[in-house]
Amino acid sequence: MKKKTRILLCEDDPNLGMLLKDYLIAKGFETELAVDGNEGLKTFRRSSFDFLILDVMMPQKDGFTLAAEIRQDDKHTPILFLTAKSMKEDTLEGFKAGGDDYMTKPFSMEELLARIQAILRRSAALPDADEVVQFTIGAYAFDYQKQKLSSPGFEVKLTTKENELMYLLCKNKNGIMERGYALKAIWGDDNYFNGRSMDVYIAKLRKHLKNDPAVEIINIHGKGFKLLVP
Amino acid sequence: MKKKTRILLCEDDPNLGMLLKDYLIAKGFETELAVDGNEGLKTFRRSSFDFLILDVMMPQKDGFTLAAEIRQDDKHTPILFLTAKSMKEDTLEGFKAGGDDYMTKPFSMEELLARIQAILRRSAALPDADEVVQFTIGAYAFDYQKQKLSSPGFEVKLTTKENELMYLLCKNKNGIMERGYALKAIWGDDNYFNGRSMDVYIAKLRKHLKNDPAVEIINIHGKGFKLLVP
DNA sequence: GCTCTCGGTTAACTTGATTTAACTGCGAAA
DNA sequence: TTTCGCAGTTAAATCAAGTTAACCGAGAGC
Repeated sequence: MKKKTRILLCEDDPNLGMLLKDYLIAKGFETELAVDGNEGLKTFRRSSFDFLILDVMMPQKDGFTLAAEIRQDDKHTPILFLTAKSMKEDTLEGFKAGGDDYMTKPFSMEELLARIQAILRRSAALPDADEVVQFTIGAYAFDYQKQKLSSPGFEVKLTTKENELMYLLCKNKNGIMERGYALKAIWGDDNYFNGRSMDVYIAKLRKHLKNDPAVEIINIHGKGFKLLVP
Repeated sequence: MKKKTRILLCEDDPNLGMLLKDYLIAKGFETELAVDGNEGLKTFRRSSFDFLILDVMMPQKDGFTLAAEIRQDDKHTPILFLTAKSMKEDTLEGFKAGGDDYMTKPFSMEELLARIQAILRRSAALPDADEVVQFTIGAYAFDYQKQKLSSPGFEVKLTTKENELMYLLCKNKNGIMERGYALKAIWGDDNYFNGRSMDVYIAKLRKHLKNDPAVEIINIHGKGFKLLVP
């Protein structure tokens, strides 16, 4: 049985807090509710979470301050801020850094759920930019963090999209990397144009990989791609 | 113990003024209240502050004029304007440059607090000029306080902008330093020209860093830059 | 005051990454 | 074997980043 995703919800309004908590639990998340920033920090340190939802306006300690403190220990757990709509767009922009996102009140619970799932999907499918991940693919070495693909006497710098696509292929090497999954993970949305775009990148990777004839990316019609490696 | 953040509040309505002052003090800020623009300027010159809150509509001297005068001596202390909601959006836009922001009355004190925190956090992205901060980057040593970058048999003095940019890159080494974040932290505003300016500085840093081929600044299209270090 | 230098910005232009679009061909199912 | 949707290719369009040089203003030194 799969482990449930743990969410820390930090919201001072008890009505909204309980409402959201119950909703998230009903949707299959393990959810803990903290009523202010200080309690939030304690709860965060006491346990471990996969996702944080922080209200920006809270007594004692606001959401931004809390986030900054949390980020000292933990660089990666995605944070979603809940803000009043009165806040200016660009004041908030700064807080979208590093996988964080924000949502202006009021919002529907469905919106919230959709946002959580989108963020989780992306952060689960692709490693963080500073994570060291390496693969050996036939005569090639692939370094995700450095965005480089090399074989004896050869090296290319991969673009972001090439890099992410290469990663997904490697993760599923000799197995199927599904089209829809990759499109959602990399482009965020599975549609005609993104599909065409992905094909363009598959072509680029094939070109990069043509040094070693034993390595190839084959298509599984209607399913996705398979990176064949010896 | 950490020094308290000092706020200068300039507001002619005595009721609102005292209310805000008490609230800010309760939230742990050292706060001084000035009742008009002239007094505000005097107070500003007499002491030193980390944050300014200026009412736009004041007798004697309005907030914008005051801000302009203050900006002659001081380029960086963030300013938050309090404005009547009747004011045109686009009149205000002009005053958002350089880390400044505005808030339309009426607002809740929680909102005000959240906004202050948000702005302070952004302006806190860079250490103080006298703080000792050092990084080792491959064969290089970078000293933020001395504004120097050195490698065996080599040393350059960095300009302020180079120095700040280098700091942000180092702080996120092997991870993404986001464009928008850096632009707001260093230039105070994310716009086309500042973006171009930043690119110029990235180029300068790349030149400085070309001694050690293992160190490089790569671009993450649409996101920012990554300082790759072994 | 005048001029020089320096840090920084602006502007125009080049290069690169990504998307869009149109067109081609293959493969699976009827 | 025809048909249709998926995949592959290519080129153009778009937008982001990189380069270079001119420009500008402030402070240093005359």
